[in-house]
Amino acid sequence: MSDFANRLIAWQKIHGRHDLPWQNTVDPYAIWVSEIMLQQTQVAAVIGYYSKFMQRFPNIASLANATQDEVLQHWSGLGYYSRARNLHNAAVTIMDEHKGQFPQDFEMIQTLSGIGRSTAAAIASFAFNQVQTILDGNVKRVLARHFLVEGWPSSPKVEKELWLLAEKLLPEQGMVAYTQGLMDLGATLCTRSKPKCSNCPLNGSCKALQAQRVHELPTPKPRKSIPEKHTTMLILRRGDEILLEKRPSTGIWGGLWSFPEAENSQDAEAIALKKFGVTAENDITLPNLTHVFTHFKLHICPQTLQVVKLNPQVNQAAHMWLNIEDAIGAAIPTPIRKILLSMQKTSLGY
DNA sequence: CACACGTGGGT
DNA sequence: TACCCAAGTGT
Repeated sequence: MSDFANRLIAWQKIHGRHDLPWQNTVDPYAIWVSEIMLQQTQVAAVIGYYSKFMQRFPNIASLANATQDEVLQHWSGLGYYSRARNLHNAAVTIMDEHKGQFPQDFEMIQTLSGIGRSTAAAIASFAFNQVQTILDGNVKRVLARHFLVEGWPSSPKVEKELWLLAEKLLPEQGMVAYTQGLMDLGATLCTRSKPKCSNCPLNGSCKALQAQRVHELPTPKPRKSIPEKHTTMLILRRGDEILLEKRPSTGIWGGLWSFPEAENSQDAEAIALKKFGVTAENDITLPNLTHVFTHFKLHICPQTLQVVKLNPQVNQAAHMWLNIEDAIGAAIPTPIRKILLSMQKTSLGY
């Protein structure tokens, strides 16, 4: 076994994390859910979601039998909602094609929607003790430093190199501690800023440390400026209820409930009349808000319209009227929740 | 291959 | 503040 693996495993057993909610189990379902939630998401953000999700969907069958809307409801606010849609789809696939048993074959695991090579390796090692390597942000940072690999680690060229490196380092035994150790090291010692190299079990062989270049690695992602977009959101109010509209299954906030949108505030009333057949009058103005995504910035102009007369021809499946409290508990994206919470605090909340 | 896909924490 | 980036995958 490589010295790298030996030192890492020994360190993990003493200094690693052992009490996260998804640890100390070999249930592939419990591990799978955690790995999906943790994709591009920090541990602290996941913990609360994980326990509620597992309570409501304790096994594959309960997840498969749920509606997508309820799954999204439990994902609301966590982001990257395709993860929830894929998780649900994969649960149905496991029920239909694998007799309800999570597959153990490494290639088969990767055919499930939402599970790529790294997530498959995490599940395979934690649940089935298989010798497969993960390659997440933590591992990329650790390897880029330890072996002084230059270039943005997620570029195809560098990533391929890192996969090969990671494979060579794999131990024959102790995969659970090894896999967990890779992530623990990256998350607690080999951090992006202020790495604690003096405590690192691998500091004797770290090339970046020897070259005094730890702070330069990994090479940051080349950044482009993000575009800005504008939208006007129609908040149709009828009594103590507001109208939510289901978004298309693809694109941003796919499958979630949001407010109907208009090009600009001048069109809002016309849209309300044309699209929903309602006569409405301007209501209290809510403050604008800006929501920043990874790839664009969205300026939202919320416009409340009090429904005077409703033509009940609105698409039933794609729309629903809810009071504010129920809407806050629905499968909605974060900015919509912020708007609803601000309404709840004012006279608009009833 | 480059980009879409969310949100919150750290600096 | 503005920017980086997290237990990545799908297209």
